[in-house]
Amino acid sequence: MRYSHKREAIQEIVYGTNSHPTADWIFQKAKVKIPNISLGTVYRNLKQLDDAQLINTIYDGNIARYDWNREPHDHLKCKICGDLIDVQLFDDQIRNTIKKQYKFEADDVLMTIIGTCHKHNK
Amino acid sequence: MRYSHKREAIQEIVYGTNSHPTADWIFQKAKVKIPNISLGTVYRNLKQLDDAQLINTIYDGNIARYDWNREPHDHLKCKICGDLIDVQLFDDQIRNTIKKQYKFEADDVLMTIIGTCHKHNK
DNA sequence: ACAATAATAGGAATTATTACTATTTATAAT
DNA sequence: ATTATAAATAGTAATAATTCCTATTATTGT
Repeated sequence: MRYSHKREAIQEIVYGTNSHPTADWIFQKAKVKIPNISLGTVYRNLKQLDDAQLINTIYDGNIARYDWNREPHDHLKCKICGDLIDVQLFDDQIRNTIKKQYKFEADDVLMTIIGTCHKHNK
Repeated sequence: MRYSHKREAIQEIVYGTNSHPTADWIFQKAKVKIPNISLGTVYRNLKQLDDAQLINTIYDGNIARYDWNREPHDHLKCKICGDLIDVQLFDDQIRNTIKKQYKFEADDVLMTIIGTCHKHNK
């Protein structure tokens, strides 16, 4: 993967937030620094960064979000404000137990808890 | 929700398969019985059935799939053939513990294990 | 049977994403 | 430093999944 100024900028944007941004959010941020960047470039580079294991892609309903956090972790999704919150629900040992429980070569455990976050307490 | 012949047919199709079908798959099946049904009708009714808790919507990457199984359960997703397999990874007690672990009013736990199913053994 | 209104077909619109192509850019070899 | 190469890009078209819109049709309470 050859160096590219734009890919570096895209990576910095993803690494600079905990908000699990969408491609379009990243595109808007990138345009501030690089006005002529195109959305296709954002998508292409996000895919390359994911392939290179430099970021993670998570699917939130039917929209892709991107996460700098490559440690195994889970998400709390607030059904009111849509926020995704990182949590570590299981330690690695429990994750491995899950992986061995079925006749299935497991690579990854994806878990999302749907509910209401503390910002919306009565 | 007023009775409709088409909604009933759509519900029967979802209830008649374990394949977690997509809206388009359901549309193709429905057309055999009701040639003039439209895709919009399929989407609208799937949404109504979901709202009425008669079916579940699950997101597989960025495509919606529909499931008659409303019991809490998890999915194994094969990265080779794309199959989704129902499994019960945790009993309700453990699910409830998970829900209470964070300052978060949890409604539902969604878990998908990504990997390779038994059909692809060397 | 009739009125009220939910449901529908058919197509247009929207949203997220990928594909295409001529041009630009990084970089390795000269 | 110059040049050749192939990767990266902008801009736009295309695609896929889904939602929206409107005139018509069907269900149901009276």
